[in-house]
Amino acid sequence: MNENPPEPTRTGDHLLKVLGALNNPHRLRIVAALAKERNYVSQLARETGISRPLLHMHLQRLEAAGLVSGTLELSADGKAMRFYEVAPFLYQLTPDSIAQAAETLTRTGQKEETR
Amino acid sequence: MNENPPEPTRTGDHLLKVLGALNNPHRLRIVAALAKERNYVSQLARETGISRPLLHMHLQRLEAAGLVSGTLELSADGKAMRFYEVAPFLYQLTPDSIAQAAETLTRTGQKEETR
DNA sequence: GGCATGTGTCAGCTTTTCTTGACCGGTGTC
DNA sequence: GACACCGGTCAAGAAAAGCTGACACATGCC
Repeated sequence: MNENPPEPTRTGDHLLKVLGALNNPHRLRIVAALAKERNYVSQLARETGISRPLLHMHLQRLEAAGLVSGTLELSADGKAMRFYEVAPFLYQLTPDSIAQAAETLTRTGQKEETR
Repeated sequence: MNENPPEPTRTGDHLLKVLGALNNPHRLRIVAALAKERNYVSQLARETGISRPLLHMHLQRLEAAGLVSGTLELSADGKAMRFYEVAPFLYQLTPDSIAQAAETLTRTGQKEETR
């Protein structure tokens, strides 16, 4: 009788999160950059030309959708660096897959708590 | 030879349009409803519980992305009705496909004319 | 004339998203 | 002490998206 599943449900609501995470040119480029090689925040900011605060927000959005994942590591000289890499995701967008996902939509269009 | 393709490019910019079109619970439900059967605006508004002006806006967004298409028809009693149906689309979202699409992105994040 | 149905559009508001420029903390080297 | 680099967060504004209530047009039926 567990009413709230421990996993992110992987259906309508989750699909919306993914779509929202990818619906931005900057975030597409971030995913593209991380698909080629894992990178840490400051370096990624330089390469993409995005400011640190902004990049941080975008990475949060991508990570919340499960598209990328970050790990805090220590470099040789003792600096704390957060490395990000893409998750091996795969989503198919077709009328049928959307019709199926729409059945498990809980949101009417209003916000909802992530946790 | 031909530097500017006559079609909507079908790449980064177009993918963004599709993602933006699907990034909304109402629009997912609209696509789902139209996937089951074609329908006209007022009837669709009743079934989905969306107001006419709002539904009109959502349909425009979906049609602009090429996910649905509308046709103006005349009913038996002479009423002009706009019927919508889904287009048979298929989009794969993977890190690689996104990396590929990101290369053809023209937008930095700013708006651009549709034509 | 009413009323019902269908279509579309407009102004104006609320909410969300995006973005920037500060700040804060830390470590290490000169 | 400077400065470099790394990390993060905050407030506040600008821009985009979402939504509503009018209003317009049309037709057909009582």
